[in-house]
Amino acid sequence: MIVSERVIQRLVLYRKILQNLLTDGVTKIYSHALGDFVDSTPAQVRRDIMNIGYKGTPVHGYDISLLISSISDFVDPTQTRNVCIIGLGNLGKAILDYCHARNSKINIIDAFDKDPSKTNIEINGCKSYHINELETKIEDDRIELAILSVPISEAQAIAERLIRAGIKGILNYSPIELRLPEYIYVENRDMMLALEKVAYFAK
Amino acid sequence: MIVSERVIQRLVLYRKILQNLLTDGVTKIYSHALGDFVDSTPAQVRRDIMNIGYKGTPVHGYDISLLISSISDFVDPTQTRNVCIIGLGNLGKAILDYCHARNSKINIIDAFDKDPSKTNIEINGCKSYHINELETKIEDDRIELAILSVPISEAQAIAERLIRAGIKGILNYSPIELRLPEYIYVENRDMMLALEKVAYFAK
DNA sequence: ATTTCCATGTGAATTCATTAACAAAGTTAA
DNA sequence: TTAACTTTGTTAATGAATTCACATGGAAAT
Ligand SMILES: NC(=O)c1ccc[n+]([C@@H]2O[C@H](COP(=O)([O-])OP(=O)(O)OC[C@H]3O[C@@H](n4cnc5c(N)ncnc54)[C@H](O)[C@@H]3O)[C@@H](O)[C@H]2O)c1
Ligand SMILES: NC(=O)c1ccc[n+]([C@@H]2O[C@H](COP(=O)([O-])OP(=O)(O)OC[C@H]3O[C@@H](n4cnc5c(N)ncnc54)[C@H](O)[C@@H]3O)[C@@H](O)[C@H]2O)c1
Repeated sequence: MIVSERVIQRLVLYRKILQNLLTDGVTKIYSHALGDFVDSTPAQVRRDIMNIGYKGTPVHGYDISLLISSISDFVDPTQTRNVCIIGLGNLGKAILDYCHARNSKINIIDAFDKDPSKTNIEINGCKSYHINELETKIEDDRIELAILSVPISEAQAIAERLIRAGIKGILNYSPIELRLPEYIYVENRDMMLALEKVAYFAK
Repeated sequence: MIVSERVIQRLVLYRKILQNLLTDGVTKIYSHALGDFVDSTPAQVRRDIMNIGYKGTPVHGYDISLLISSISDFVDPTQTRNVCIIGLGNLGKAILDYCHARNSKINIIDAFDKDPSKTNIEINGCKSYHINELETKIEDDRIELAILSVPISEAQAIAERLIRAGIKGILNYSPIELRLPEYIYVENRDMMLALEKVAYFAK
């Protein structure tokens, strides 16, 4: 089954909510309750879940831990994927703090910075190296994805190095549109754009 | 003219790109060139621009600075909107560093933290206060929007205080689904979900 | 037992978003 | 001047996403 970007986004969101519910001891959920969490409809939830092949039971709804497994089977890579982060400023550190062990298939294992005071340290199981070592570490550690949180002025050049080193996808926090071959998957995150959207829609 | 969330997101993205082009000295652009920047089509760009009423000229395309003005007239609030940020950890600091003066209509003017070592300082024109002062400052400074970057455990309670204090929209970075009245506009940003999406689509 | 609930799965209908297509009009070149 | 380009604005056509609506079947209640 092939699904759209939208559906994937919702599925990973459902999973996060379901994981939280499970740790709170909730074991079953109905489509309308899950819909409420994400301001969506029961029909939307049921259709999304239909995509991944999992089936709930009428009256009892969905078994949360089975549903989490089904979503994971569907959205997670079969082998683990290694990730690196470039730029250990405030943003990079916040990301590293946050990301340890949220998803066992996606591991941020290496960090890079040009500032020697930020290299050769370990944060949450992620080791930091000088940016000079970028290419060799990416190859040695079989890194496929990168998070970019360097200053704008550096972003394009670093992104090109990443691609040449074999990176397949980039989560980009530098507020610049990277010019890269279109077979590279790039997801841009710009806080200011998000805030502008909130400002437009709030009230 | 009433437009969808999608269109607003693209418009603010166009504006950001156009602003960058303008500072690089570019003054005109065609729909296909703008489309290339965002991996979209000329038809999509033209339709989006149609929504806001601006008209380009055949052969010459769009005048960048006029187009920026038109987008701004359309998406920006008429009066400036004041924003506060709660939680001055790594993430909060990164956001403040980044956000100064990107949009003159949206000003992050107050920050709050419970840690006294982070209060009564000024970062980029934004003053920080103890969280105890939240309600009074929001009222005095006419703050309407909030950015939430506190630990998960605190997020729901703080969000409720924000609503009671009159906040209309929240940009939420705590990885929790806030339970708030539906007339409050909430935009959630979760890095891990974004990374999961990249992992799914990259190659 | 039988009836009454409810919630699911899914095909059909609908709504919404994107793309195609083309007339209109400015520009350039001959 | 006229013809050939080029790019816009916009309507119509297509395509995608969401919602509706209902048959199905398990559980609880009578
Ligand atoms: N998208 C968003 O929502 C968002 C939010 C905040 C910040 N940002 C952006 O993220 C980037 C980082 O923000 P920050 O607050 O962490 O900045 P920062 O200045 O604190 O950190 C940048 C880090 O990158 C390192 N660096 C610089 N050049 C480098 C290079 N060539 N190779 C390797 N490392 C290099 C620096 O040593 C520093 O540690 C900035 O571009 C900022 O604008 C984006
Ligand atoms: N969504 C994302 O992409 C993303 C990325 C990184 C971090 N995060 C999340 O953002 C939050 C903050 O991350 P961080 O790295 O800055 O953490 P941090 O621990 O460095 O900072 C949290 C700050 O909040 C303050 N705080 C705690 N309780 C408070 C309260 N009741 N009132 C006011 N201030 C209070 C603390 O003093 C601290 O300064 C965390 O929940 C983290 O999980 C989200």
